[in-house]
Amino acid sequence: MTTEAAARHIGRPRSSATDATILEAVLNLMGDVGVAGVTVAEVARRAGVARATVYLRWPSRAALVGAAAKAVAGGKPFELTGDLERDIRRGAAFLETVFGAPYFNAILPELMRAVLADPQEITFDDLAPNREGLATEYRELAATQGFDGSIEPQLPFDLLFGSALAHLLATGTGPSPDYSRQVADVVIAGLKRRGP
Amino acid sequence: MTTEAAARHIGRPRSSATDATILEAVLNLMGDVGVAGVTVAEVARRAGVARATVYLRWPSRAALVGAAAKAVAGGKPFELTGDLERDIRRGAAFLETVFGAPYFNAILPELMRAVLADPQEITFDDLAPNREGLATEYRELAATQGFDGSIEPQLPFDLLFGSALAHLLATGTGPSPDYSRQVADVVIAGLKRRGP
Amino acid sequence: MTTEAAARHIGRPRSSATDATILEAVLNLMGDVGVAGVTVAEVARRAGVARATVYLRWPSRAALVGAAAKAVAGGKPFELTGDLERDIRRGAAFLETVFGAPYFNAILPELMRAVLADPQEITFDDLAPNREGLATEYRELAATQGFDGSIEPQLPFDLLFGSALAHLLATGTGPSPDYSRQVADVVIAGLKRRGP
Amino acid sequence: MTTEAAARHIGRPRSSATDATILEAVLNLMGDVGVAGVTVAEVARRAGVARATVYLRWPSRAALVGAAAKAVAGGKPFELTGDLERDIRRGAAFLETVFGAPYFNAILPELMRAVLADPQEITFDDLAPNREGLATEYRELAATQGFDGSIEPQLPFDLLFGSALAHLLATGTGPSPDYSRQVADVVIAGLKRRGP
DNA sequence: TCCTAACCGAGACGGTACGTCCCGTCTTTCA
DNA sequence: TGAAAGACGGGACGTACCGTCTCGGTTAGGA
Repeated sequence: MTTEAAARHIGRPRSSATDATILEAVLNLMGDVGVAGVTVAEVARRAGVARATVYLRWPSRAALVGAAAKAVAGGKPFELTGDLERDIRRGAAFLETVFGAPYFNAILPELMRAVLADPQEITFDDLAPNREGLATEYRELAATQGFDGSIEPQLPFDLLFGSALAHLLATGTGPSPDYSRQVADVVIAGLKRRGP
Repeated sequence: MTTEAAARHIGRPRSSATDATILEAVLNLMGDVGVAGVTVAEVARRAGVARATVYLRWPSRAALVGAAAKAVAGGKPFELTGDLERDIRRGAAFLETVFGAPYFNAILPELMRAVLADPQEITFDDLAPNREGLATEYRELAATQGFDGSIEPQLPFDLLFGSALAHLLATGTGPSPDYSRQVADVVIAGLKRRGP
Repeated sequence: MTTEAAARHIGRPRSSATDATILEAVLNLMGDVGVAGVTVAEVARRAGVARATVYLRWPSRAALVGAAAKAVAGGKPFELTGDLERDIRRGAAFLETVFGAPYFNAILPELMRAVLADPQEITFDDLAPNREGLATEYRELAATQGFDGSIEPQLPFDLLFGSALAHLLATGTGPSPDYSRQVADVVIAGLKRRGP
Repeated sequence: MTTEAAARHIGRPRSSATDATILEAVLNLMGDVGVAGVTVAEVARRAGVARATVYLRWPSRAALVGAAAKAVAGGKPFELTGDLERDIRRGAAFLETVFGAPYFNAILPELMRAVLADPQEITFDDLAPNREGLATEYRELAATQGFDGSIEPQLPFDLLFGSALAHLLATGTGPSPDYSRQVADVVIAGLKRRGP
């Protein structure tokens, strides 16, 4: 949990490196044996660290796994340009990348669990900040760019994200470029206000 | 677990009622304490059954939880009528029901884990048999009913299912009727062949 | 277990051969895996019999094992001739045979347990009827055959039996002929009235 | 179990008090419910210790029970003085004490099992170190102290030990002082070299 | 010869203990 | 002081047996 903003100093680089080493070990292990197979002892072993050292940084196995999942999935929104059609296409392409990442389908159930947990451990916006970003853009720009303004503004993102997820569940792999393009086509066509 | 085509048994036959009692206990427990809180001992206690009896039917806690999840989520496809537009609308409404079911968001991560597990414990088609049903229908009827036949035939279902899932993740509850209707509208509009 | 005075039965009588088959299986198994390793299921398997069949004859595992132990160890006293010296030598030789029997050291701890159990399951006299036989003889004949009549009459047997037992415990095998002879010599010499 | 020569440990050292507490709990329990009634869970409960802590020290229930039995029965040889007749009398008196100890007849079958087990869990010399001690003494001193040097040197101890054991088995209690004295008398008389 | 109680194989079932594994905390030694 | 090592309390897991119980089917008398 050492903030990366501590990097400024030459004083104590070791501690923050350990964080990363541990999280990486978690991800490796998750890929090898699944979330359920991740044990603190094995994580420590792979990171070359004592079990106690892990507990100095995260209070529990769940927090550790959550942090690893968040590290791999969060914080990388695609850029919004102000052109809705373009942004929807970029979004589809971006999700294609995310869903195709290594570890991703090992981590996904853990992310779901954390998002749906009671109390919630991660918000969906932590994972997919652009849901709100795209919604805001849609709310503001739909009318002026020929889109149907009466539509729930989060819906475009949900269609993109959800179809990628459904594809992953059904086939075991993320969406193909072709599939992503078709999704974007259908979503855009479906949202465009029909002719005069 | 007890096959209804109960082939000539020797020995005392399994009580088929017990299967259901146990699964029900799992679901109750899942609702009370979450998937992680489910223990075989407590399941057995609630079902009024010995722990060993549970293990006669399912080889591990994971299999038991998976079976319970499957029992609550699977096997209930919506009926396909042959009218694509109608079936898409029915699908959206059906998913609204499924995603709004009690236990559902406690069970969902478990289902995802089982589907994405290696080896796969449940197939997505076990859970959502209509993905293929609707795909087949779309493949055969799209052209004659004014839909774009060049589209990946599973895509309509993925858009419906995925948006509901995204909505659940983002808001914590299943899609509202209004949201479902809008999804169906957009998907249908997006798939219809444009032009003169 | 089947009383041969088979009280007026109606229905199919128990096969008395089965009793023996089962006990033999117990002894075999005891030899192979020790008393602790004897399970009713394995006994039944080796006897080619259903587990329930075993329980029709003996009420518990303990009773079964006890019966097997008793069957192998009991009921074979050596003959008393009325000549004390001769009988002591015969006793030593007899014990040499008993302690050298196959199974014997697998069964011995079980016999001890049964004898020392509270409540007692077998009496020592069941196992070694000659302890009292020889004591009676000693009590009656010691004086007239030159033995010390003030000695506890069970002591001769205890010395014979006990030394054989100690030898078994220390070396893992029953007493050798030579050892037995020496024991008899020492006991006889020790008991003989000294002096003119 | 904790070696007193505690080689430079890293990590938290085992509490040596815990060893004793656990063994004491085993002995108490053995006295209350017999060897068969000893469960690791109940031992741990009585010792105020986690079940896993017991398994850190002994690999199985059998080993634990064996260790407790050994602790109560072994390691307390009587002192040898170099005077054979005196040592035989002391030995008889010592065995009288040992066989009269509380728990002893609950523990005895367990000891026999451990000694006769394959592989052997305890050697007889662990329990009765003076068998060899007295044998050595006899071998060296018999001739000079008027004893028969052609006798198997372990035989004196076997006669003492064995008769006490036989007495316990037959009567349920250890040898009385009178019985012990008679045993010593007979053994000594039996071993003495007869006159010219 | 047929009836019928008992036998017998097979295996489900309620229990209980085992030995293993892991968690999160703690106590020690070493650098 | 922090990290390594590992003991410890706690608790769930999956396995193995026990002794009981139901099944289906067989078998040896007595009527």
